[in-house]
Amino acid sequence: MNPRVNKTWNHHVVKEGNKSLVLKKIINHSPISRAAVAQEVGLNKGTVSSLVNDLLEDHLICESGPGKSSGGRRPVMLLFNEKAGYSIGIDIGVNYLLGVLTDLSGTICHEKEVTFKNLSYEEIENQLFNTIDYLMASAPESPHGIVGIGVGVPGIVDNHGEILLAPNLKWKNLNLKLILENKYQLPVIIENEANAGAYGEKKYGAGKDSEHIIYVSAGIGIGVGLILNGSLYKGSNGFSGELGHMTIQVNGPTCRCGNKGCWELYASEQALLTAAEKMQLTLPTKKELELSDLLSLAEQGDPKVIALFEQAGDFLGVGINNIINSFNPQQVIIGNRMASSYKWLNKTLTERVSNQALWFQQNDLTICFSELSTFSSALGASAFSIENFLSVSIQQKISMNV
Amino acid sequence: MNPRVNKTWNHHVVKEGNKSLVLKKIINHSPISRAAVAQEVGLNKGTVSSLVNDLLEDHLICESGPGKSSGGRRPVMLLFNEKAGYSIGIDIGVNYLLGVLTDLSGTICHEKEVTFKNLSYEEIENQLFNTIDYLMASAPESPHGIVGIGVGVPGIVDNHGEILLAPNLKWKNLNLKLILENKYQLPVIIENEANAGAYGEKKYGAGKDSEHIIYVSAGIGIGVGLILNGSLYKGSNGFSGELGHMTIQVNGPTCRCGNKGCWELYASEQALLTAAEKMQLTLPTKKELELSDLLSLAEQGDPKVIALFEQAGDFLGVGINNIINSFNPQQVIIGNRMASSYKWLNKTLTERVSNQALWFQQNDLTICFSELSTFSSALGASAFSIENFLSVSIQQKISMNV
DNA sequence: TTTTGTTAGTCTAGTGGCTAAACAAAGTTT
DNA sequence: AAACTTTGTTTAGCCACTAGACTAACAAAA
Repeated sequence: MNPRVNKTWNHHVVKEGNKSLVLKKIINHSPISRAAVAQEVGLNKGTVSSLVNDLLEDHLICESGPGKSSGGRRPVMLLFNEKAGYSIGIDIGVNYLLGVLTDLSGTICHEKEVTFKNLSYEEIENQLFNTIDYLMASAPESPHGIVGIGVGVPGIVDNHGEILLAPNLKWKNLNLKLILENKYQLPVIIENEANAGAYGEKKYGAGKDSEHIIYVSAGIGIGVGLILNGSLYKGSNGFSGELGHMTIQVNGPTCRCGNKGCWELYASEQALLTAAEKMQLTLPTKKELELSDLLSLAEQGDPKVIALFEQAGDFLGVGINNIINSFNPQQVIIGNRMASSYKWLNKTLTERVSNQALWFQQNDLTICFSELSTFSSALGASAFSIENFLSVSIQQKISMNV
Repeated sequence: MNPRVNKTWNHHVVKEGNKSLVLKKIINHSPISRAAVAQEVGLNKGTVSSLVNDLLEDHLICESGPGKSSGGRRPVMLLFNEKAGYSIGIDIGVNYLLGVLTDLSGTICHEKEVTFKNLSYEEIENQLFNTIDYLMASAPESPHGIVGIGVGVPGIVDNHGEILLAPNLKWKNLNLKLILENKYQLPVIIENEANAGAYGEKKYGAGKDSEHIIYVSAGIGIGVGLILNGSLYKGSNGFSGELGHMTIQVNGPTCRCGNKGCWELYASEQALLTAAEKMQLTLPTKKELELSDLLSLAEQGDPKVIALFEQAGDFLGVGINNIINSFNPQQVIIGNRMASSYKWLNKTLTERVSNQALWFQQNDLTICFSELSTFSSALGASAFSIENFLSVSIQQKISMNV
């Protein structure tokens, strides 16, 4: 429970907090009996009974018949009703759009992906609407229906959900939140793609058990999502984690951001491709080189390409080391497109970190690659919506009383 | 957990939280009447009256006679009783030890500084005891007496207050917290010097109005203290902010930590001195060059020395830019010894940041130098103790019921 | 089968802290 | 002096929690 700074403490807050504790317990330890919840959360049996009844009325949980007796009356097991509603998560990439419909546990029920290249905003918006329409139509009947829409975008999103800049999409000052809220009359959350990915991994992926996670989204560029003390850290205006433009070489080459020696010039997908082009690597079949081409060349044992990957892994390690020194995280998770090359990146990356990171930082530290692969951001976006729905839902009756 | 503690937990947490809100209001808006507190905090008049009576009984606040009437009965003004107790803050440096005795508002009542060089642990411990003894003896009579001791040390402190490593003092695995607690029977808080400095500036210095502050402690080395969402962020084990060893030049010169191109090789006091030595700057009077010598040379207009400072300022800017990209802070405060040279560092530093930092990061961002100068860490250490005392004090009656 | 013991979940009385509103106190304004 | 304002206290009532009695449902022993 975290005290909200400007809110006073009263009975409503206590009930709300306890209800939330009970629900979380049920979500994470399902199936579980009322008695077990009471004992583990530390609330009185009666209190738990009453809160559980509220949750049952809200259809957020359900009873699943009797459990095993341990020498007495058989308990009634409680389950999180993950089908009480559905959430939509969208990951807008530079040349793809991935949408998922998940239940309240983040299980994917339907997905839809479209790929494109150099589309105008209107065209992408159209694809976005189509995807959302499709996913909404595919949602099963449920007490709460679609509870919200979360969107991850490759750009700068401020604290109010406005997209200030998405350079690779050529978007500027776009209030997508307002557009979607007006069209669908649902709660909409817009987030930076790296933040969404971080949240996805924290909720459903490699970061489930950690409270301090740094998610490195290495794609065309590099963005970073920060989970500190168990929740997303967004900074003063929402612009934290722009670590792709961290200087790792003071007088290095010039970046598109105008500075020199930025991390993403060394360790991103774009960096790999540029390096490959410089090597005059050409392909017989295609015109433009892609990451997948490099991957298959590496699979075939091309030493030059393997060396490219190893170089990139090393540079990834340099930046990650800086991250470790900054944040002292429990876990660093590397995601987005570069994560698919973990086989070739991992060795040099790990070497760089274990040689370079200060010894005390290496205790209790895990460095790993995304567990959700291409779904991190879409799932994270969906998770934002779910989280928002659950907390609002718990406060519902209370705010109605006031 | 003990069921009794849980009983108190939910019911008393409301009172405790509200009492804390009321106390904070009085501290920050003193003098203030009960009625004004009730209105501004949002609590009922009666509730405030009762909480205020508790606080009066605890001597944490006092009444200061009637205030001005605004057309009705004159209010009784309430004041924070900053003399209800005193706190000791210690800043252990590489070659100095600074101790302060402050009241509960962080006002310095007494201070004592000793300087030394190459002392053994036992000798420093002796100085520490002497300083604490002196400060304790100098404290005026008060209801709560000395409420605790806070210590800032130039090294790595884990979450339990154990000093894992203080390289410049040659300390290792030292449980100073235990030693001081046993000797003085008072609550003791040990923190990294940069964390203490950050807290000091947040509470009493340049950072009073910000919630997201990065304090760069630039001395012999560089350490960073992070205030995120208004409170100190320590990372998973307490080792956050080791940014002196952030790589800003991948194949740069080797650092004492074993890596290459660390920030503190370019922007610390040591970096300045090393660069000056390389220039074969020698002094007639002294053997060893010190920062103060460089400062007076710069004052005299020595262009080479000024250029040195400007170079260091530029490199400070490089690292600060990385910090801005990571954290999106409201405020970056540069403290410790290098802050004394702000006159010579400021221009190139500011230029570097304004040219290099992404435009959206520069909104609502202030970069400034320490307001508390050499007292940041000692005051911050003292503030840790005060904060601890006040929160424990508010919970006091509750724990006595158990 | 009956009895005894154990565990699950509900119900009831009591408690603590909050709110609203009445009230007393001490002003100002007309 | 009367009317109005504002402060701070008091009282009654409410709400969510706790403790513990109670009912229900089961296992194991007699």
